[in-house]
Amino acid sequence: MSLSQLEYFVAVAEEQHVGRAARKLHVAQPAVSRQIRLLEDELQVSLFRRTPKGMRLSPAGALFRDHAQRILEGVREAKDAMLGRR
Amino acid sequence: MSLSQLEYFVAVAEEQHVGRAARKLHVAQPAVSRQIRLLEDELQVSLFRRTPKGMRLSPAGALFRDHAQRILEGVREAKDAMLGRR
DNA sequence: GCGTCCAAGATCGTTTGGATCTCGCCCCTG
DNA sequence: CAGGGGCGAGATCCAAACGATCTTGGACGC
Repeated sequence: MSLSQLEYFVAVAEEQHVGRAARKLHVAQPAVSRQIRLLEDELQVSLFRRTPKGMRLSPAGALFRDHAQRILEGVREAKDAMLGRR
Repeated sequence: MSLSQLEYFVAVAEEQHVGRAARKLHVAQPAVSRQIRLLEDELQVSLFRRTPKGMRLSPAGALFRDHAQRILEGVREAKDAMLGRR
C-alpha cells in the first residue's frame, strides 16, 4: 500500500469515475485503474462496484474510505507541523 | 513522502542507529540513509542529530515521530479492517 | 592509525506512468 | 428489434522514475 494509492482511491471514491479522478490527479486514467486494482489485490477485497456509468463504493470500500482519509489527513498534519516550524 | 520512509524513520528513531535499523528492516544501510535524507529534504527540517555513535532525534524529529507512528498505526488499522472482513 | 559510523556515487532491477487498443454495456436510431 | 455509436474500465507495451545494493569516501573517537 502506498500513499499515492490512497490518494487515487479517495479521488475515485469522490468522483465515482476513474476518468474524472485521473484528470483531477493529473495522471492518465489507466494509471489510476491499475493502482486501484493493486490496492484491491493487496487488501483482498473489492472496494468498488463497477457500473457502466463509473465506479461506486462497495460497503468495504466505504469503510476503507474513512481509514484512508484519516491517514491522508495525518500526513497533512505531519507535514504542516514540520513546515510550520522551520 | 512515502510509507516506507515513515517506517524507516521510526526504525532509526527507535534504534538510534542506521545500521541496526537497516538490519531490522531487512534492507541495506545506504537505502535507509538515503530515505531519511530525502524525508528531511522534503520536510526541510533536520530530524536527527548525527553523532559518531549513531543518530539521535532532534526536537523536530521527536515531534514528527508521533505523527509518523500515528499514521502507520492508521495504516495497520485500515488493513486489519479490510482483511478481517473478507 | 584502526574501528565504527553515516554519506555519496555508480549500476541495476522493479515499479510506475503514458499512449494505444480492446472489450462490454447502454442507448438510440433506422 | 437488430446494428452502430458513444462512453467507461481494463489489458498491453514501452519509456521513465524510483528504490535497492555494492562499493567507496569521510568524520570522529579510541
